[in-house]
Amino acid sequence: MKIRTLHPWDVTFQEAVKIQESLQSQIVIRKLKQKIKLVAGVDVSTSRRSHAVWAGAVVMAFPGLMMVEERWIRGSSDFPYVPGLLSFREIPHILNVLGQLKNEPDLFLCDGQGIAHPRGLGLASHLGLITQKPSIGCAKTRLVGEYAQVEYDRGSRSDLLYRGRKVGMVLRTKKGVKPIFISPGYGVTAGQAVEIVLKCTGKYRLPEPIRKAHLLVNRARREEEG
DNA sequence: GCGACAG
DNA sequence: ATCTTGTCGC
Repeated sequence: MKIRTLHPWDVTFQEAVKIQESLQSQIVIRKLKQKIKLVAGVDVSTSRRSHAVWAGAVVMAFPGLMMVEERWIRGSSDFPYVPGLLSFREIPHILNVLGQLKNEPDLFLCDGQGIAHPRGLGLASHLGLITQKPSIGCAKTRLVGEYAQVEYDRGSRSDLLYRGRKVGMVLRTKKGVKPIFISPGYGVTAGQAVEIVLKCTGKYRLPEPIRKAHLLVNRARREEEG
């Protein structure tokens, strides 16, 4: 797939914020244009003892969820974790692993936010903009926004509101288990995002492609650093 | 100044 | 995120 170079990654925090502000207007939230046949879950694992990072991508058929391909790579990260600037830490490595894929995904499921972000450009939105692919943010905890408590049953949801705008949904993917924060990243609506995430979950809290990517990078890290 | 804060 | 054993609830 084509990966666009929109800006440098080796930037200061202030420059990163400026980049996000300038890119935000390019985020398009609309109904999917294409049928989704391949979904990719991406995740990054970091080391506590060094700057090493492991990025992974798991491609699965949709909606059947048969495994199609999985790849991982090791890299080195200089940018620290800063709330609101996660993409500057993780996306460079995610792009490297995406470059290894033989199968081009139709949509990305990301561990983090989409437009539910202080400047409307969470990791999922940023990745979708760069790849020009639909993307969905699936975060385990809140970054911004307010919401009403979510009911107990699977499928229950509550709007995530931020500055008077609906930026996502808080979704219960498994009964009695903590809900996750779904926000459209790029090229998909919140309703479709929820629909897709529910089709990718069942037995576990997180969407299967993300969960598989998480296991993949943790396995890789454990094998490499003991 | 204080509290909040994806991974 | 990472570190880290047992334990409580569906």
